[in-house]
Amino acid sequence: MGAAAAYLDGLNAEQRRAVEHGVFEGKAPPATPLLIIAGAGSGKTNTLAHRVAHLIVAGADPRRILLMTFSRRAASEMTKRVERICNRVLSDQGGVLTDALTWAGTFHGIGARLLREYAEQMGLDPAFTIHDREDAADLMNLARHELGFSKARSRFPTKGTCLAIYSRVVNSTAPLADVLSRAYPWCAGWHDELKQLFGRYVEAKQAQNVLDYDDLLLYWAQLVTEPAIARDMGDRFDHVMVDEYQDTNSLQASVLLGLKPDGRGLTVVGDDAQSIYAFRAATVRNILDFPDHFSPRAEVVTLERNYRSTQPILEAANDVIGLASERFTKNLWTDRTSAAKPQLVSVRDEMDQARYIADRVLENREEGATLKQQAVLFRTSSHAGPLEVELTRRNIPFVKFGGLKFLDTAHVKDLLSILRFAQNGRDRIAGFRLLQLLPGLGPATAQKILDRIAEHPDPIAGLSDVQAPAKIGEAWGELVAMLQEIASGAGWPAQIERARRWYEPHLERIHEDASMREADLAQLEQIAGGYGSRERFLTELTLDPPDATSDQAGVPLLDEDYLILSTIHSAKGQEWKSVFVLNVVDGCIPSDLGAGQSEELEEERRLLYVAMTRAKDALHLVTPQRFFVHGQHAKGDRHVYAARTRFIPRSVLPRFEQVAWPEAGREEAGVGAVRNVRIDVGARLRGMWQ
DNA sequence: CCTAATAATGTTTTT
DNA sequence: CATTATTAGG
Repeated sequence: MGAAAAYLDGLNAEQRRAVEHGVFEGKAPPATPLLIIAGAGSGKTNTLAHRVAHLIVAGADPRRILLMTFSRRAASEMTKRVERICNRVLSDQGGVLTDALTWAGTFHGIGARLLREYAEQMGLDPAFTIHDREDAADLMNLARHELGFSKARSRFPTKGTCLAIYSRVVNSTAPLADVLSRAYPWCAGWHDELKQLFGRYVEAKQAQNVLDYDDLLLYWAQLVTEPAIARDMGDRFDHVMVDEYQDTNSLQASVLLGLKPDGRGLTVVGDDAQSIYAFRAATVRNILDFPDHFSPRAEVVTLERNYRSTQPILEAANDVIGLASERFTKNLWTDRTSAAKPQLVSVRDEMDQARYIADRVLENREEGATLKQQAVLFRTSSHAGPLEVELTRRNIPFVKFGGLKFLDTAHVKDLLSILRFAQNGRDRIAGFRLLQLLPGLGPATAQKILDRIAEHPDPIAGLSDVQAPAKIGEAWGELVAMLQEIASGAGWPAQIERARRWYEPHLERIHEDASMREADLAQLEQIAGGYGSRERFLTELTLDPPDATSDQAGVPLLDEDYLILSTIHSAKGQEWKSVFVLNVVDGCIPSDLGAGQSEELEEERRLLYVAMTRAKDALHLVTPQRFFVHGQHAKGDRHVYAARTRFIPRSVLPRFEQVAWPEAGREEAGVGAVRNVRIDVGARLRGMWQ
């Protein structure tokens, strides 16, 4: 292969070792599994992409490579890179790899695909629909009501909390009592009720042929406990690779080990210092225990050279993470020297913080950095509020990642419920929502109708037998006709247009601002056209919702320039020339909610570390001194003082350049200069009429 | 049984 | 502030 491997020349020694591990043992997958510990900015994606490409060049069948990433975006990025490398090397055989990596995606996405294939073997109807977070919460709420836990005085946890607890129990494969005492101590008194509630919730899901996010992993994990099925499934893949392994939970680990019990052909990549998904039951133990899980032991390669950040930025980040109670073993280094230390900027309040950032962002753009090369990161979506206002005021386009999505808006959910109900007539959440769109049809009648058609082998067809209350009138017949037409499956994406036509009058009746919402639905229809079938559309949309929202009128076109606003979580794996971090104060980072127990505190520390290591050339940590609190005390807005985050104690301060903004004196100077200016307003006003 | 209006209450991050 | 349970009135 010698000469052909020239494309590996750009890699350093460790990266190369990771890429080449086991590839020369003929075409058989390497017997020893591989763990790549990849520090921030160490070229992880590039290394993994080269490994995949290298395998393919050596003769591996790309259709038999399973590549699991953390997000859909990461998967498509990886696929693109692999294809680029392969096309360069195999230019004479070009086109072979056009749709090569068919099995690249998230754990959940891959799970959904495999579950449909193996559905019948576990008594699951392959036409199942998938509940997103809110649907799942609604179903949980239904069960909560049925069991009478929602009565006034009881202070029973809300539907969202119940679901979060349930989810954590499932994903951590831990007993309910443990989860409660560890993560939800204030709900510990409800142990027995919760247990009962979850039982009811699971029954409801099964009766309705519906899976939630966790089920995609749970069913999959159950499937591979059956040796024959596990072997069959595992044999479909010669290589299994997992990115961001530090953020997988024990359920995902059991899926992986079920597929490849001896570790043959297994590669996992991650960085324990960037583990920030413990709230989702991710456990660092997965990555730490990986090597010894196999015999022979897994090969471990550590990537310590950072290609992203300048040395001062890296030194500051290293100091921050160096204070972690459980110290990580890497020592990141770089040869990108720079004189500029990261800045620790002190501003008066969130308003000034917003102005400071807007100023700096525009300044950077004057100096040649596009808006897209700059990002503002924050712990919680709502922290960006004042900044969004300021940016809008100044006409600076931006796109926000994380937080609310347009999928969560009422009108989009309404329209999707039509499609989902047509897809799966037993999905009560979808049906419940849809039926109540008709004026005069409330929860009680909706339940009754759903109960009636549930007995029918084909619930949607069964709608024909239902007599709605007289006051509903013609609307009932129209709804049924529309649903049955769509359910018959004729014409995709024409179906969505049909649904929209039916929905539009209702939209106008329900919402004041109908025209804006209609634009959203048109956009949804646009998106739908990109999918081959209704089922695919619904599945992909819930597993990978379009995650950017923009308050600007309409989403900026892709080729336009815009500033990136993102939660730190959503910033994972990305990098920008210039990075601003909002609210680097105690109470925000760490969030005052999670600051109680040390485990959670450590995660908050890693969160700051992740934010800092996104920066290539410039890093600004902004600390407002004052916060306005609106809530509780209705006597008017009060403000509260915040201190610099505890993760940057005095000992770490020398790593930063400390700045106050606005600069002292500058304000006075401005006012002073203005004092000398005189203007005859009266004369001008008179002049307007002459 | 539906709807609109009023009162109380609640811990972020995401597939 | 936003969501949600409760209640009054149709």
